[in-house]
Amino acid sequence: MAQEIERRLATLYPDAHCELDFRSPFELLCATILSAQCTDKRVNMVTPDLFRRWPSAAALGVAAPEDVEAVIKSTGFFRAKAKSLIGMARALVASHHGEVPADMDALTALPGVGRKTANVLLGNAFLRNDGIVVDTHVARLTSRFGLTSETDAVRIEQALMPLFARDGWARLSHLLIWHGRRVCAARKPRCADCTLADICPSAVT
DNA sequence: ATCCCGAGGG
DNA sequence: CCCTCTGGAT
Repeated sequence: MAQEIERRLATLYPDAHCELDFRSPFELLCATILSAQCTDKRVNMVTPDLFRRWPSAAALGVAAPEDVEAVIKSTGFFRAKAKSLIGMARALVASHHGEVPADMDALTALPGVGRKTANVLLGNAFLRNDGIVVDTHVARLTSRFGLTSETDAVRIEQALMPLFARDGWARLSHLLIWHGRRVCAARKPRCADCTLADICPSAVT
């Protein structure tokens, strides 16, 4: 079942990819922190300004919080995100010579960085295959399919990993996210247009 | 009104 | 387990 889902979505979205703009692991880390409860398009509208003013962890770590808040304001949660960005940058300088570590434990140890953000970094900036990105879209889609019954994102990921091929979890994540956004929407799921409707227990037509 | 590619804190 | 943080889109 799971592999059939992946096969069909891979056909439907042959060019699924990370929609955050970034030129380095540091930029993707910042952009991913900003992406919480916010669309990627809006994140991409503020990151050029953010990275022009503070192009490195060393620069961002000594930024004035109010200045960072002003730049990222439209992404929502701007106070908490500015605090996370600056704290994260300081931790990079203090513990990793200002570089972003390509390591799950080191990433999640950074303030403001959880498992979801770490998986995005590892899969998209470092081309590693540590886990599946579980966001609200993935949780909703897999729940509707009956693949997962958990609510905790980490447990959903653990339930999903054995169901899919071990390689290409980053690509799988994007397939699930794209379909979750475009078709298996939270509010108005477009089951009539869904390539998975015939094998989905929650499909409504 | 409800949701958006979350994480930290109580 | 709950709550909070926040603006924008639909």
